[in-house]
Amino acid sequence: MQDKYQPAEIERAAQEHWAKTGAARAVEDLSGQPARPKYYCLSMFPYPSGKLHMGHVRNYTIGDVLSRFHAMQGYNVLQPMGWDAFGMPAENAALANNVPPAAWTYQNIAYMKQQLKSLGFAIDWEREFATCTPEYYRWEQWLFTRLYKKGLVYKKLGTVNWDPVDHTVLANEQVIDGRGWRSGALIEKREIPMYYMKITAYAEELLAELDNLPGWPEQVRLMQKNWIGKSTGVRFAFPLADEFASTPDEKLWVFTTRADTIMGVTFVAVAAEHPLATRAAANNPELAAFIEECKKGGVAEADIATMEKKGLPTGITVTHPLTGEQVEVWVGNYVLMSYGDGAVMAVPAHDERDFAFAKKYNLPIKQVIAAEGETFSLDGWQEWYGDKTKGICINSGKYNGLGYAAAVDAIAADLAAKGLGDKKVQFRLRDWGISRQRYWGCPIPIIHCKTCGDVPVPDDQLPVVLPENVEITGAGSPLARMPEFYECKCPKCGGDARRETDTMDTFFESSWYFLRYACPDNATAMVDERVAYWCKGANFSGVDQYIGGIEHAILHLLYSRFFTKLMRDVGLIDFGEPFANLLTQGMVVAPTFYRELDGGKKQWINPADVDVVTDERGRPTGATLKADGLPVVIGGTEKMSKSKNNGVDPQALIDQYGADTARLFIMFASPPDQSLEWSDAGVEGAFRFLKRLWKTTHEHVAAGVAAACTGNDGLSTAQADLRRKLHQTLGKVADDYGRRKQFNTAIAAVMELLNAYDKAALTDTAGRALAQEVLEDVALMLFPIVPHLCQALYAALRPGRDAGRQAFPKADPGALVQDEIELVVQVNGKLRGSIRVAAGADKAAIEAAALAAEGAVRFMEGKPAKKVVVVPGRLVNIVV
RNA sequence: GCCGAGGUGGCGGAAUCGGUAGACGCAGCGGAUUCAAAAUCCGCCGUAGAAAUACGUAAGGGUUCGAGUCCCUUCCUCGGCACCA
Repeated sequence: MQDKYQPAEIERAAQEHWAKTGAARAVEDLSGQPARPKYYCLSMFPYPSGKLHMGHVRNYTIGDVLSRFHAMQGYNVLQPMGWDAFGMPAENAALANNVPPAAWTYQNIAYMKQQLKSLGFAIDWEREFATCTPEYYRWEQWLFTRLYKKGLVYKKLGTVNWDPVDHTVLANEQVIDGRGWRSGALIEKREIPMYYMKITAYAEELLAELDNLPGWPEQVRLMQKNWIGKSTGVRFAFPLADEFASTPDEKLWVFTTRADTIMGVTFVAVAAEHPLATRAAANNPELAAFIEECKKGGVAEADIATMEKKGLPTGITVTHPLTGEQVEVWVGNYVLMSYGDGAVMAVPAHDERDFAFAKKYNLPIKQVIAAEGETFSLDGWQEWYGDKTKGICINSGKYNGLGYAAAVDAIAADLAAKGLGDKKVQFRLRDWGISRQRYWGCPIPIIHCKTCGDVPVPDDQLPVVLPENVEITGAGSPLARMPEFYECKCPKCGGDARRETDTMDTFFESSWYFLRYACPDNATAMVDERVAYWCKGANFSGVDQYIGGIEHAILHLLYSRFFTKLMRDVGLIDFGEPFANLLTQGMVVAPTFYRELDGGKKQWINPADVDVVTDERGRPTGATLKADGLPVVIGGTEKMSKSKNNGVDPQALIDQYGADTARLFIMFASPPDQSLEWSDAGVEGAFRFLKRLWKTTHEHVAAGVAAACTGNDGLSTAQADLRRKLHQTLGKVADDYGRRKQFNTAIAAVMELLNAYDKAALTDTAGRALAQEVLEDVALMLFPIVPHLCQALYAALRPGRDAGRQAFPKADPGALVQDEIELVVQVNGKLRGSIRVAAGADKAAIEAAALAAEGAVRFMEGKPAKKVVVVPGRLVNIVV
């Protein structure tokens, strides 16, 4: 054993050893009676953006700790890795550097794979794949055609961001303050035909199954529940007066969850794209101009929801279905056409948004709900106006006096009797638009024929291969300019036809990759029996442990759940939930810096290239670019991303200190589910700890290894205390790894143990045996976090043994017993002293001891105890 | 705007079921070692105070013998909002 800790050398040796012994290779046991339980541990695969960032290191270290810990617990572990390889950044790189997206992607994969390997993760690399290869995406094309035939994929108009200068569709991210990121042009909404996945057909199941996912954080289940947004309400119609109707029975449909307030409707608002708005605008130039204005700007809901609410009357009126009164129809920029019927009833007295709108345009406000002890006023909005749980109907004719539920029932019944509406369950969840007018994605396997319509590509013509040598111009899709791609024959009639040139949303690839890891080499089927081996548990299905960023709490995780159900219903698998246990790691965030270029575009600067000036309290006051010393603008603190250029490359850290220090440091910095503001302060401390552990072990080994202690016989009191500490730590660390999945406290516990070890006298024979036991167990306990170092330490302590193949040490109950315990004594809840009592002392004895304690006597000032609270094993509180 | 999460020393964080607030580490300060430095080791380290003690977990209020933890209100930060992944 070397006397100095040399990470580069031991990490190389350990990685060679693991490669040679196939330590991370996962092999299915398909015997039907597996000897070991399986543990499929999956971290979200990375987009190959160029380099790893700290978020990746954090994510994959968590996965590796859990994988290695479970292997030591006797599980057959699968930890795979691959590449979410389709996506926009490859096209952006092509534009910026003139590299083809495919070449750029494969280069990035090669570099990042080498980075992952240098971190020593126990990944089974034989299962690696990139989603941009035809071997992978052919199966999603194959599935797509089946879903198309089942009617679960359909075509309709969807709204996109249109850049009128570049003549291209932009992602929401590429629309900045309403302008195109490259052209600077004002963005418009445009409707184009797109394919949609009918996720709403599964809304009920996606919602209900959330209750059967105890291994998911409550937070994520709640977010998905709210996203799906099941609401029970009433969908009803306002008939149009004859003078406005284009057909005899034309009606304006709306949905509301507050049918009890229907008598308070004072106007109706429709989306700018609503047919009524279009018709009214035909001979109303002012309205036409307003509708044009509504089309300006992007489609992102966050922008629309924060916009100033504006509206204009259409001049059309509709008939209130219950009162028969005429109600004005307005166009509102906050009403979304893609949402329900694209129209809403407005009850300004009992809806905050309607209230603000009515105030602004002087529209009538009619109170129809009253609550006991509350008074209504037109001057300001009060929370109780919109509270469903209190209040009864007033000014509502026959419904007066009814509460929420009774009023809704009565009103729905009356509307139904008139044929003008009924109760309806509605979901907030919308169908998933998957068409992208982009190049670097999976081609949608559809052929458009003038005679046969849309025809799915037959199996024997799959995959539809994405051509890799194309010219990216930033204007429109390159595929639409490639006749050699889109010119084809109709599979049905054999006539000339045109291939679809849109590609799929890249969420498609990530919605099923976890299944493909079980059988990446299968060239004849999407999945096979190995999927059942890795994904079927006794009481649950799916990946045993999934780990990834909280930013995926809704979209990726919901789409994956949806896909699993689709694949089940196509008969590919026999389970419906993809992930049994989910760990959502908090974002690694870092400050952003930028300079504004001509035309308002921002040039994002990496934090590593910036010097920050702070005031005496540590708050940043300014920043300059290292290269030229001139100021840069300080942006917000955001998740590390390529687009904001605030990712911190871990490579410098690995090069300087080694992979183990990087792993230890990121695990020690904070618990996994908490967001982490990046700072490398403290890396030195992690490195110092590893050096100290090496030195301590080296000193022990240099004096000659001993047989490890197996019981308390022959130990001094102080040595027995150390041994108790060791076995308490074993229990704590196993609990932290297994149940709590909180690694910073496990590390802190081992640090404490090592501090106690340093203070103990261990030179006698019993002490040497205890030292051996402590050091062996420390090496095994820390193996999941710093495997290279522990591999070397354990080999020195137990020559010829392989740390990774050892069972995780179990706490010895015999080491934990204690004769006396310390209890805290409080007077009126304030800490006033402590007592030592026998471990088995009864309540009366504890009370007596506490009342006699010096601090208690002093602070009771002779007053009698009114009450004595004894918390076993913790404290005594004397109330006077 | 809506949905979700968070806010504890100079900093990262601990306190797992309502029971000793600040474990563990970083930074800092003092000392040992050294010709000197690095490295290493020992000690101190929430605020005020000489001390006793008082105060202290974003702010304000409440429940409780006891609140960082539970409830209400407010402020701030982060994640998501359907074409970033």
